[in-house]
Amino acid sequence: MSQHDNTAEQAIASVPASEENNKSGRPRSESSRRAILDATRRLLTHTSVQKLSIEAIARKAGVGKTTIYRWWPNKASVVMEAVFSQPAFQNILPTPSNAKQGIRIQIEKLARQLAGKHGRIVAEIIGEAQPDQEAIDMLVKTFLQDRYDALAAYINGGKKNGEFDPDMDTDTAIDVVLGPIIFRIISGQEIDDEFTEQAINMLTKSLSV
Amino acid sequence: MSQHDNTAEQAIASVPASEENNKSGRPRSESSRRAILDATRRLLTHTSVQKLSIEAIARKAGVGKTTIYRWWPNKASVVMEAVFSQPAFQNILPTPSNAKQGIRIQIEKLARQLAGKHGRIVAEIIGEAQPDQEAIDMLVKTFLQDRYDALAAYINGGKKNGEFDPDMDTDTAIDVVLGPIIFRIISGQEIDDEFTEQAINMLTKSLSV
Amino acid sequence: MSQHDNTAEQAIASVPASEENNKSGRPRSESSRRAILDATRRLLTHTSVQKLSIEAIARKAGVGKTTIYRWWPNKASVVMEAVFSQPAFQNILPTPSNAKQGIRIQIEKLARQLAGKHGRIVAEIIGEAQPDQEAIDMLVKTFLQDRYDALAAYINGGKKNGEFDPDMDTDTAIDVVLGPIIFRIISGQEIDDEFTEQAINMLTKSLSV
Amino acid sequence: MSQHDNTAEQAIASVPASEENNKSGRPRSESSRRAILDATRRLLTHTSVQKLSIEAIARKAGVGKTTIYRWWPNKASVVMEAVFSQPAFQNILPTPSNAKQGIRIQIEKLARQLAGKHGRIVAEIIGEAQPDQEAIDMLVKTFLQDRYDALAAYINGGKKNGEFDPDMDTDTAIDVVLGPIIFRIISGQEIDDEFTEQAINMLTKSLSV
DNA sequence: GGGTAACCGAGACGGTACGTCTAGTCTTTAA
DNA sequence: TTAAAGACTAGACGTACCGTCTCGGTTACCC
Repeated sequence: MSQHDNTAEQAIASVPASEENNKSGRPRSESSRRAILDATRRLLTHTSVQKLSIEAIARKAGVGKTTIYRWWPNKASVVMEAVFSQPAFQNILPTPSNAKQGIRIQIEKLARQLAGKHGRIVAEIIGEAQPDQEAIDMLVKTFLQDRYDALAAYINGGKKNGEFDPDMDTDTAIDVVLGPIIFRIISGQEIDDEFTEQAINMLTKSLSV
Repeated sequence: MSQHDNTAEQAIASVPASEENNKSGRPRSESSRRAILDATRRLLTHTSVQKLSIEAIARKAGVGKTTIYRWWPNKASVVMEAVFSQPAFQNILPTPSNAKQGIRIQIEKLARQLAGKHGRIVAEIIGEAQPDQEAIDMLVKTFLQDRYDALAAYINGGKKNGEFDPDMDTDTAIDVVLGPIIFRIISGQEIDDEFTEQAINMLTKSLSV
Repeated sequence: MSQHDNTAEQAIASVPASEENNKSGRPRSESSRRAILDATRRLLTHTSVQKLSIEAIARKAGVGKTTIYRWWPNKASVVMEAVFSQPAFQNILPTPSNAKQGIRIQIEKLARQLAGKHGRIVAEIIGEAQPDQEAIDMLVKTFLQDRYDALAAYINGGKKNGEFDPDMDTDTAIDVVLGPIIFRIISGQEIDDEFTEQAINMLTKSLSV
Repeated sequence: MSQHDNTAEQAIASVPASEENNKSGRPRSESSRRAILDATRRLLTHTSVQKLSIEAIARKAGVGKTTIYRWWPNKASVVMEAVFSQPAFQNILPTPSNAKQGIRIQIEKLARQLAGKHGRIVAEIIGEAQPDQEAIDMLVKTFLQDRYDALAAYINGGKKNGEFDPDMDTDTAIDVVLGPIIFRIISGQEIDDEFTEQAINMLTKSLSV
């Protein structure tokens, strides 16, 4: 499990940890990096992702704009790293259990992550990424991929052990499971326990033989 | 049923047709209105919703910026009216049939509307609306509501005639049905027939008793 | 004589007074124009032309940067209009007198204008204009041309009435007369009465038959 | 006379050749120094002094910015050393002859040096130095001083042997002689033989008794 | 048919942010 | 110790839009 720690940070950071030595010149400032991400998180409590500006982040972080542009290609990347590297967004990984139970746990976890103000921010990140395929890819990589992988494991497990319909396309099934949760926040509604419970029931039914 | 004609246009236009008389002063220019919507549509074939600017629309339409601001509160409104008032986005309405068949028809219609470049534009409209609850409400009103209504009719019908689980919450069920389609375009994937067919099968299963 | 009033302002202003009517759209703000020139003058008492920035002018004048860029092509133009439209830089014009006396008066006037801090600023304007032929042309038009014209009148007069060498090229003669004064400030020296007096003696001698 | 060789280089370089030994640590890299001056000269054929940046020089020379800042206080110094250390700018020194002839030779030489693109560069150097008295001083030291000295020798000689007016202030006389040539390039005009010839005639006349 | 009122286009206004560039400094490793 | 590399804070550049405003004009209705 340890190999998945800090997944988001590593996926976004442009200088992978494994190569960061054996370079000449002044090394990247860890304190600036942290200041930028902290400032971003703090600003996001007051403004939307769209109204957040690189200039404001730089100002708040006490950092030159160039430093941000040197390490992140655009605003979306900074925001994704700032938001998704938070502990609350670390994904839980598949644990040995029956498939239906696993799906339930994954959905509940995601629903909990997207309830409240985090949901708003994620919705705005998704919105911000729309016009740019690269940004969408990064969104998938830093946020959705782990959920995809975990769900795929459970779905494939269920298809093998007879819990789920073996003719079902796994990728489609994942979209069917994730879609309603994401759509809920995208369409401006709250995610509450009642919705979550009902949706889990329907979705597990949809997967069954 | 005729009361649904031109829903999008009427829902967005700030001066309802029924009140546009009995006013003094020069009346709103219909030709300007059309020029603005046409310019918006044409510009959207080349740029994203986010990069589209009110200034560019005004320039292209040969219209003063004030004229746009007078009739639409923001860019999202203009774009929604321009896009959703197109014939391709007029919704089909429930026709008497069994519930499962109705659901299938609705999903197929939506999938067809969102395949290709229209899907990209709708995804960008959804993204653009995220930071503003009012914009999300307008999005629901001009685009989603008709689909909600149609689906609600079928789902409630199915619950009554024994096709669908009567304990199921209709609103949740609608989100479960629409979610995967919308999520598909939001996450940067294409909507093809295979996905649609598979999803319909899963979703009708999820609704069943 | 009246046709020479406010020469500098008219030469620089991009919208000649004679055409400023019969235009559509909001008219140019006279108060902004004045605020920009005032701010420029005030900032020049503290910083050099080179360190002066358009942003600082805009900030100080309470004006958008665009407003400056709309009416002046570059920093040099703003500075020239701000400096040379001051009353102290209005040129004296040829008055009927003998040629030698006229030359003396012109040189004395210029020396007085360039003594003290005005000399520093003019030197910096000249320096700022060097890399750009257009800027040099504007410098000539807004500052030097009047001096050229006045000197030309006296020199040509002197050539006719026998005071000056008739074989002398007038343009060259003007450069010989103006050069030492300008060079004095360019080379970082002060212009004092002793220098002026000596130079006048030498230069009138150089013009004589 | 040999003590004047390479005057410009010695005057600008902060570590005189005579002391560069008897130091501990890694010695100054002669190849870097040359690379910097070469890069500067090459860049000046394409861009103006003002648009030339330390960064561009460092990049072109394959050198760290720090290396430039360690040895030259500012851009003007680098440019002056790069330009004025070229053979074409080595000054000719007074040779025994009559004073008027000496003045003529000095002016002709200077005029030749400032004709063509060298004149543009020198004008830009002068411009660049304006806002900074230290830079002006350095300009005088590396470029003008030799001309001052040579002219002073001839003028003082002429005052003694009766060719020139003995009451004339030598410093003022030098400014009167140099001013027109420098002013000519500063005001964006070309220096051609006709101008030079006419100016020499006028200026020698101005010096005479 | 003259007034009044709201519309229209044009375009200037004060602002904010963009992404790039450079300044001059600082911090590391290699020579 | 100096060199080289390159990251750092700082801040100006010139451009694009925002949403507002101020013009001169136009088109309806109402008295």
